[in-house]
Amino acid sequence: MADTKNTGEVGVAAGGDMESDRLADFLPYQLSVTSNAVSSLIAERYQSRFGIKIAEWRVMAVLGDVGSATQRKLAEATLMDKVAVNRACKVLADRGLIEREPNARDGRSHLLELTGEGRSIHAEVMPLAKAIEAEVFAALKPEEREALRSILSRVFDQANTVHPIKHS
Amino acid sequence: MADTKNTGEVGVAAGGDMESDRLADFLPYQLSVTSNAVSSLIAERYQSRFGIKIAEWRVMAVLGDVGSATQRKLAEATLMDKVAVNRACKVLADRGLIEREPNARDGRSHLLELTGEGRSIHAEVMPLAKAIEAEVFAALKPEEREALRSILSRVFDQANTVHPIKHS
DNA sequence: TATTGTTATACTCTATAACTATA
DNA sequence: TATAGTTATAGAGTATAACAATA
Repeated sequence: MADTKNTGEVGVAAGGDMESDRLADFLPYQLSVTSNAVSSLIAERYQSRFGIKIAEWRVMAVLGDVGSATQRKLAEATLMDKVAVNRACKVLADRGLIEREPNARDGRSHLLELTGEGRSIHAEVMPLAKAIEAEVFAALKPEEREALRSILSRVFDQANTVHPIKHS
Repeated sequence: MADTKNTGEVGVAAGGDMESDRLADFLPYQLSVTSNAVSSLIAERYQSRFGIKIAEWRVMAVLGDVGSATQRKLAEATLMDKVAVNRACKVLADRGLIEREPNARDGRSHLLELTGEGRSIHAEVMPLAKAIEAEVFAALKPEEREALRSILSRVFDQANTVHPIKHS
C-alpha cells in the first residue's frame, strides 16, 4: 500500500471527486467488505445461539411481523428467490417453528405462520438482532444511522434500476 | 430498548431509535441487500466485458497500484484469504495477465506483478470500475459519498473488533 | 397459458485441513 | 516451530431449468 497513513484525505479536492486508484478507496469494495463483516458476525451468532441461518431468520422475521404469508410473499419481502425461501421454510417446518395452513384463495399455495414455539424463538431472536445492530452501529451517531438508511435505500434503488433482481 | 409498542403496524420512527420489528428496517439487512445488488451488477459487467471475476479484479487493482506483491501481501490488501488469492493469481497467471518473479528475500514466495497485457487490461478496467461507481452512487451528493466512506469504515472496524476476520 | 411450489443441478464464495518448501 | 503457498474438500449462497398442481 502507498502511504497516506494519517487520514484518508489523499489528493481529494474539498468536496471533489475521488481520484485514487486504490482498491481500498472504492465504494463498492468498502460496501462489500463491510457488509460481509457484519453478515458473518450475525450469521455466527444466530447459528451458534439458535441454530438458524440468516435466510431462516429472515423468514421468521417477516412472519413475526405480518402474521402469515405465502412463499411467494416471503420471497418478495426478503428479496430472496423462491428456491431459497422454499428451503428455509422446509427447515423451519421440520423444526416445528412454522406451520402451513391451507390457502382458501389459491389452492397452489399455503399460508405459513409461526407456531407457538416459533413465536417463542422469534421473541428471543428479535432482541438479539437488535442488540447486534446496536453493537455494530454504535460507532454512528443517530443522525448518521438515519443517513445510512437513506443512502443505502437510494443506492439499492439505483443498482436495481440498472441491473434488476431476477427472483421468483 | 425500553418500550415495545408493537401494534403490528409500526411506522418508521422519524429520526429516533429503531423501534420497528420489520426486516426491511434492519440496518444489517439493508446493508446486505444493497451490497449484493451493487456487487452482482459489478460482477456481471467485469465478467461479460473482460472475463474476470471480482477476486481477480481486486488482485489486479492492488498490483496496478503497488507494482508488485507477494500473495500474502495481496491477501492483506484485498481482505481475501490466501486460498482465494492463490486461485485468483493462478487464473491471472494462466491468462498471462500477471507473472511471478523470484523473491530474493524469501524463497517461499514470489513477487507478482502485472505483465504488459495485464497493465493494458488494468488500464481498461479501471475506467469501467470508476464509471460503475459513479453510476451506482450518482444518487448521492458528494458529501454523502464521503459520509458513506466514513460510516462504512467505522462499521467495518467495529464489526471486526467484535468478530475478527480470520484469513491467511 | 401462466403461476406456485418443489426438486435437481450447478456455480460461486468462503472456510478448513493437510501438505510442501522454506524460514 | 512457524510461515508462504498449494491443493483438496466441504459448507453456504445463488441461479436456472424442469416438473406437478392449480389458476
